[in-house]
Amino acid sequence: MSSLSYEDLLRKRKMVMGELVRGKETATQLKTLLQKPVNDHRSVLAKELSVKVFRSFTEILSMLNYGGGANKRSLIAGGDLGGSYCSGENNKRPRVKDRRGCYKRRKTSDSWTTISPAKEDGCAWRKYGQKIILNAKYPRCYFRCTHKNQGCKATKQVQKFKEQPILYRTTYFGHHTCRDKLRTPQIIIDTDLPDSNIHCFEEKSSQVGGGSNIPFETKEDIARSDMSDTKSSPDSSLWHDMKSLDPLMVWSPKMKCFDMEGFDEFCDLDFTLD
DNA sequence: TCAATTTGACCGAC
DNA sequence: GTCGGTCAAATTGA
Repeated sequence: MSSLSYEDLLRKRKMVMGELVRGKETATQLKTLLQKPVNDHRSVLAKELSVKVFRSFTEILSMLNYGGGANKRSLIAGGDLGGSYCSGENNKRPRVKDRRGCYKRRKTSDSWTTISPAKEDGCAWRKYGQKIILNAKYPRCYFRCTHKNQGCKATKQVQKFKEQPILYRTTYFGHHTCRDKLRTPQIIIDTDLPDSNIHCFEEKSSQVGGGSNIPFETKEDIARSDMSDTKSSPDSSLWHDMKSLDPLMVWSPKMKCFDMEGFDEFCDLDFTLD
């Protein structure tokens, strides 16, 4: 456990706030830019700005990480995924052919949720179940890592939105421990930064509570924001660029990301995608 | 033939 | 008793 002094916390808070302000300013510039007519120069500039925004929040994540993966659980609702499967030492009944139901329901765990128009996230998953969920229009699908036989315990649940069926809500549990977790490398190279800032986002996200849920906009910002921007002038090329920057994050034209606490409020928001 | 998916059953948590 | 997470047999498809 790390113990930061009050002064350390204040200093860290100041740094985070500074970086947040910087990120917001860049995002504002980006928003202004997107309101201008499309041309090559604008696209280049927009890319640069989006990278800056991304960098800002990566910095914030690094700051919040309090200096090491050992502390990552301090940033999330604690708990463990380990109990999800039947452990060998808890065999009250003899091992029989039918071991169905040999599990424990997941309570709290190392989990995070994303919303995306795509089901794919670059990882190899195998579907192992599907359930009709109460009051849900669409069934929930259950996936586990293809490399479970290598001891990888990563799982995820995917469910379509009731109101926005083109969007999928994906909840991840646990992290990939298999080396071959991605079909294609998901590496972001920021040429403006020193070598140490070559980001493999999956790795980064693992450091910060497993969450890649960086609040690009606060809930209040989202609520205040003018949704008509996205409706009237979606920049599909930029959207594609940003999405390709980090397919593991929550990217949507309006909602770049969200945190889980605001999830239900997010679900109630009326946002429209093209 | 084998890997992936589907689907009904099982059972712990609530 | 209900719901949700998982198992595993059956099915499908490459």
